[in-house]
Amino acid sequence: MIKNSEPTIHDIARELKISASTVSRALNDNPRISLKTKEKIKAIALSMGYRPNTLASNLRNKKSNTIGIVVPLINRYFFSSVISGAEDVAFKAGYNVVISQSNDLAAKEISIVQSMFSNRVDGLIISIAMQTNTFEHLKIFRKKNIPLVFFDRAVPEIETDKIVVDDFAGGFRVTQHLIDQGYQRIAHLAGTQNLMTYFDRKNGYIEALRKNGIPFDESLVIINSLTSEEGITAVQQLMALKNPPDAIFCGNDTTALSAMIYLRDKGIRIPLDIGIVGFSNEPFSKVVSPSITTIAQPGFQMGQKAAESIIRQIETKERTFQTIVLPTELIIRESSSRRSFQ
Amino acid sequence: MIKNSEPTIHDIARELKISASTVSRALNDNPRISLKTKEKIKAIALSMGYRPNTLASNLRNKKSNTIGIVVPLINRYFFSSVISGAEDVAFKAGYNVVISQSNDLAAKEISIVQSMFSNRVDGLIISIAMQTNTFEHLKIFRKKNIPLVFFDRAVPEIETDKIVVDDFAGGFRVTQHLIDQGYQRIAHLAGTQNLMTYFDRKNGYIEALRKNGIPFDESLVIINSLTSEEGITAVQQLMALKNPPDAIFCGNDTTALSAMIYLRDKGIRIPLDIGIVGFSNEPFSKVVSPSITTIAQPGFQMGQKAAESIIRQIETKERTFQTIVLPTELIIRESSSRRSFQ
DNA sequence: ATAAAATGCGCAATCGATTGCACTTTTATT
DNA sequence: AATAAAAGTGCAATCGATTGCGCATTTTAT
Repeated sequence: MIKNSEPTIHDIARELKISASTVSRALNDNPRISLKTKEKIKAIALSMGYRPNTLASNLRNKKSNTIGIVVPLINRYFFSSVISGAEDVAFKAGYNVVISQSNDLAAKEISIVQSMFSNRVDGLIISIAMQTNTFEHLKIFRKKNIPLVFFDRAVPEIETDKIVVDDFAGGFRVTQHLIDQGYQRIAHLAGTQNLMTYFDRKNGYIEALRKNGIPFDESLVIINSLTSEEGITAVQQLMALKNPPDAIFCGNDTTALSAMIYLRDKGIRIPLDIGIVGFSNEPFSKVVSPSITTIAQPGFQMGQKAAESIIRQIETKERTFQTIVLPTELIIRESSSRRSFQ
Repeated sequence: MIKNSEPTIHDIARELKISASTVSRALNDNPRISLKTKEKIKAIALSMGYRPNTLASNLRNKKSNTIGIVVPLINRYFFSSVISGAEDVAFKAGYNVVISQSNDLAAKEISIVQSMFSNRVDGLIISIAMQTNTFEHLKIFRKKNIPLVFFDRAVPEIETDKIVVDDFAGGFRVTQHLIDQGYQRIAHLAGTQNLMTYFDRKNGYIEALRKNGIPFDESLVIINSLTSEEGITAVQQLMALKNPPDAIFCGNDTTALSAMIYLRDKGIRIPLDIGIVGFSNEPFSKVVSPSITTIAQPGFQMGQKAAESIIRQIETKERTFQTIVLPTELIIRESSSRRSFQ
């Protein structure tokens, strides 16, 4: 920060031979200050290039007007959509938004969250990192009654507002769709099971198998970090089985894409030999060939709901919480449309 | 922010019957405080759940240890890569990073930049919005000697560190490549010409035509916002020409993709009938069919350089500036490889 | 003309952390 | 033992904005 002196309200006060409190009140449109005085003050402030020091006012007010958003990865389309939705609502309500990314690392998340606390954010909107399995750094928000909202990846043991997607129904519908397409051995690439999102998707998958009288086979479920690389490793493992799957329900579009590329390079036809379904509807899923069947999550809307919830917590003292479950949409494309080929 | 009382250094001081200044010094490992006193203080702080109020210390120190990053759009892979690179360097150097997006709107950018100023960021890293054509909100940073670094989209009239990509060379190489592939009427979808990035790419394109003795035809250059929708509109316009192009150099991969989809749906063969080249190497460009020839920009590295520059400005009083030009890489894929087909 | 109400403004304290300088205690040197 | 130096700590001011309460002046009502 600049070490030269920045004009303060005291400089304005001195110029007009009035008190600093009058300057402050005028700049904040306090009705107790006359219009004449106010306009003189604002004119001097403008000509001096005065800029309020938000640090000072925030310290005095014990309120920063700032909402923190922590996402696992900024470059994931879903998370950037949530950010845009949240930011839209927050900005319109007069809040600043500061965004940080945890890179899906627990330690980074802890550091970020503590920094946001120290900077006295008015509230925190967070989707936890994949590696996070202890929550003291978040429990402190609840303990000190600081507004906290989880989105997508929530923490069951912390009671607060949660905006989630119906992952169970998503997993169920994907699996049902694959069954309807005549696939008989459906594998599932699941993310880490300490995240409810991946746990619920898997449970939906298992329930759909059960409902259709298909026995659940443990070897058809692979749990990993859902990166491109691990997607390939998982597919290799599945195809090496004595009885390989004829469909794969991937936990995200990234692994669906890399699975598809790998299989296509092996001469396996999609969707004839193997059906592929992803999750999250990344923009590329519509345009690759074959286009990927996926579950669309309403990212922007989720962000909006999260911002509305956090603002409600901030502006009211209400401490009744709700979990908002947003519906998912199954988007059927080429990668799983085997019956359309026959 | 919580209205219940949060422990302060005064609470710790009172508990140990010492002064608050000793508490502050102990918590900051000041050598003037004995180890015995320090450990007693830290133990009480821990048991009280004391958290420093960064607002207060930042106000006192006139230093926030925070770097602001403003990008046009978070969900653009290039920008999120830059953020990751910058954040990596900044985090390791002990700086907090706050990120905001302008949504490519001038007014939003002004509001964000002013808010960052009021929050007394130690420095600002920014890529300006497409609509930005006046720069008073940024000139104030130079005027007050607050560290400022432009990346990708720089402002020529503001003298400071700039980390840019060699857009001229990028445009030139794309065009040369298309010429080498035997394309003879090359169109260019250019972004707004008040951004140097798009201006330079167009100039590179024009220079390559000139070098190869191909006359420049104004009707083959379309200037728009480079959205998917405007990409389609532009391609419609080009194909309606009396003498339509046989190649299109698009200002980004997004318009390249939408142009390609549109043309494919019209039965036009890529790259046989028309070659397509994008810019920015979005992740999808490798996997779509046909894969898109594009220019790769080193986003992560750019972010790292930007962070190194801003930190140098912050930590030294040095005010000699440089423009770092990072090379681009032409990545030849299917969409422009006509000779490979013959 | 007088009293009451409204308007406009200033003083001083607050917010929570940091730090210069002075003072006291402890340790080292003569 | 006396003196000087080093170590350890506290007081008070600072940072810049906000605001409760009191006071003075102006306006309105009687």
